[in-house]
Amino acid sequence: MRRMGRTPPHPEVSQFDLQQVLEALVDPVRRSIVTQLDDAAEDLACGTFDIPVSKSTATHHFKVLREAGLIRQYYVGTSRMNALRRADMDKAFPGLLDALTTPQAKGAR
Amino acid sequence: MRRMGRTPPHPEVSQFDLQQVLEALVDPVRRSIVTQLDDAAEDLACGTFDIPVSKSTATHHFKVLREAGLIRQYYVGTSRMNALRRADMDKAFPGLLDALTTPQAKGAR
DNA sequence: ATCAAAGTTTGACAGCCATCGTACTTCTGC
DNA sequence: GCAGAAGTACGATGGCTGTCAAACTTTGAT
Repeated sequence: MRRMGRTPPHPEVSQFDLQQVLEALVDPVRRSIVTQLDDAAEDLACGTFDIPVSKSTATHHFKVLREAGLIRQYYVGTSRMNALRRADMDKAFPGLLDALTTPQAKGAR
Repeated sequence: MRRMGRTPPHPEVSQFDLQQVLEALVDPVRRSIVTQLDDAAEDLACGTFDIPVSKSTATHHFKVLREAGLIRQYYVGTSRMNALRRADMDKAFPGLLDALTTPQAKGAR
């Protein structure tokens, strides 16, 4: 039995790629995850998000967000916690997350 | 012979849709068009852009950008001119275009 | 009138990606 | 130990979309 990756790989800020970040943010489900994290201002377990997809699809979305550098993931018991890497994103692409977490942007559909 | 649409339809600012704008901006070719327009600070004809696609594909990209509200198009002779709708975009989604026209964002790949 | 320049339109095609179900793993509590 | 909870991994699939070539349209110049 191989061990499950206990701590999945996270990119450094210097490795952030704009194309990859935009591809992550263009999906409505993933953008919803980001805004829910932003609203909560607190780390959230995968299962606590309000998203209209199956668990396996959710796992996929969290992976895309993590690999783009948008969230940091760590285990607490069987729960996988998710933290928004806002400071890191701001360093790499200033203003981008701000523009998408504006009430205006959130309200827009 | 039906007339070619002399002035193609442009959405109003109130109709801008964040999802549509992001889908427009996620394509590298289209984002390149936007940054070239931003750099030029001047309207440019379709043919003057430096993009690695065929003419018909270019037409497609310009259409996507126009329908999202990112550019305004108008004819001058046989040339179709393109103008960045920065003010309109700033009104609808403040900070978004700024974040993508930063030297940091442009340099990133 | 003709011709070339600049785009558009249409149809076809290929690759990607969001989605799901199922089987599996890991941890907690009893 | 065992059951359940919380996710993950793995195919498989369906739809979307970026791409092109070819034929066409409109305009400007000769």
